[in-house]
Amino acid sequence: MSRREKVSMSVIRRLPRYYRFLIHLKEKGVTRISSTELSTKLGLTASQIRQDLNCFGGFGQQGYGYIVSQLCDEIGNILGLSGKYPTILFGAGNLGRAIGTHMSFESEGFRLIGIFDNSPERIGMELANLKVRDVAGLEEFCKKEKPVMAIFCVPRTAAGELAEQLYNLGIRNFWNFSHYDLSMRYPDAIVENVHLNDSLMTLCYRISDQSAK
Amino acid sequence: MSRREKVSMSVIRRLPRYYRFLIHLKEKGVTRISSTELSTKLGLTASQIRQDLNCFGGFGQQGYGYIVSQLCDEIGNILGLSGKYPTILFGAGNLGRAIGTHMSFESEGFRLIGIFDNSPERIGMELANLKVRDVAGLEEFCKKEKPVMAIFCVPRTAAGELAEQLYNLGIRNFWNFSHYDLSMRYPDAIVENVHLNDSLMTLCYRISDQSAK
DNA sequence: TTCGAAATGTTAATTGATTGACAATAATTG
DNA sequence: CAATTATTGTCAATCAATTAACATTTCGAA
Repeated sequence: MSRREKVSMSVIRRLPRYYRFLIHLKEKGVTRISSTELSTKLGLTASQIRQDLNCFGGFGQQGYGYIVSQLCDEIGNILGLSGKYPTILFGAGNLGRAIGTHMSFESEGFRLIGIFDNSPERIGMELANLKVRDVAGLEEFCKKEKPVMAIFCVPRTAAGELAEQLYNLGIRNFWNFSHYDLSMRYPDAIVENVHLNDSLMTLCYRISDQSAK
Repeated sequence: MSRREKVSMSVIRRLPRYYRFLIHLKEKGVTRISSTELSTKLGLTASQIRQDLNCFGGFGQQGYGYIVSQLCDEIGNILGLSGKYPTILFGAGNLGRAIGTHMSFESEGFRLIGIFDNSPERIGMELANLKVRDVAGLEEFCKKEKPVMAIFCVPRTAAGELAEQLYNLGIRNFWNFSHYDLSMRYPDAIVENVHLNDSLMTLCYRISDQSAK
């Protein structure tokens, strides 16, 4: 593995899609696939797929194609899905509950070990096989359990203070659903933003733009 | 307005960010801002911001900058946020409930007019000031209320059939949280995907990659 | 009212991403 | 076992996006 120098974000963002599709193929019992076939199924060019995969190594066989199960495993490895990063979730409101219960963290490289909130009526609540904890006990918890990733499902107003506290406790990885701008404040942090509002506005633009024609 | 020929997705995806930040400035009482100042606050280059804005028109004044409230309104208009597209949501599970209650559709160009599910224990449930309806009544509802956008918070297995039904009922705009690939099947549809699993895997890659160094 | 500073809009240069082309190679067929 | 076909890996060419440069305009101060 690892001819990788610096793989571009564009490539990385396509990997999960390849992975998902390969899992799907494996389940269907397909054992072999070519870049051309992949390209038609995924709506990409064969060239792009080969180029993408070759950022990480030559997984195919010339004249033959790719072996589904092998390629699938390779991509899973590249994505690091077997590492179980201990993770804590903040905010047990609607969004936090959805994320906590809806996501299969275990199969995507993470392990949810704690959920925190500061509202009395949520603390103690059962969620994703965990009891929602009081943020007051955060420091103690972190020193003991050593989480490395934090999920932000809190309002923007709460995010700033929380981010600082977590940063000071050594956490550098964030899955951020709030509109608080973590990457500006902590340049050495790894931040993946999910801005649902932005996504919706983008859609709104495209609909408006389409109907303007 | 509208020197726009074909604005690239890269630009469009930055617009909501500009918009949010301008709202924020407006609330703070800032009346005027330069591209340079915007660029440092948002972590972009001033050049890019000017280039982006000039896809839509010259909103600034040379030697002076941009008037916050005016620019904010302009971008809101470009995004089409004042249009209230009637929207229906599918799936009243954890994710559907979160999206239904958490999002402020009204300020982002949409109006949620119906929520559908097919599970008896969810039908009738109150959610976002609406009663969850049985999917069985979908056709009738659509003929009467004429929704133009559908939100997919259903499992992949349910998405295919539903998509076909909605497409036949004339719906062409989708906010898709499922892993069903709408854009492959319906090339004339406008689809905005939110793939939370992919987002999480991407983050996993970056964490693994970082710690490999 | 004139001058200098500041900042835009726009064109050019650069960098990055995608696509195309093809030689090299492996599997398969006759 | 040789010939044919399929398909990769990779290099080159194209296309797209970002950054840099600068002429032009406006504001504000002297």
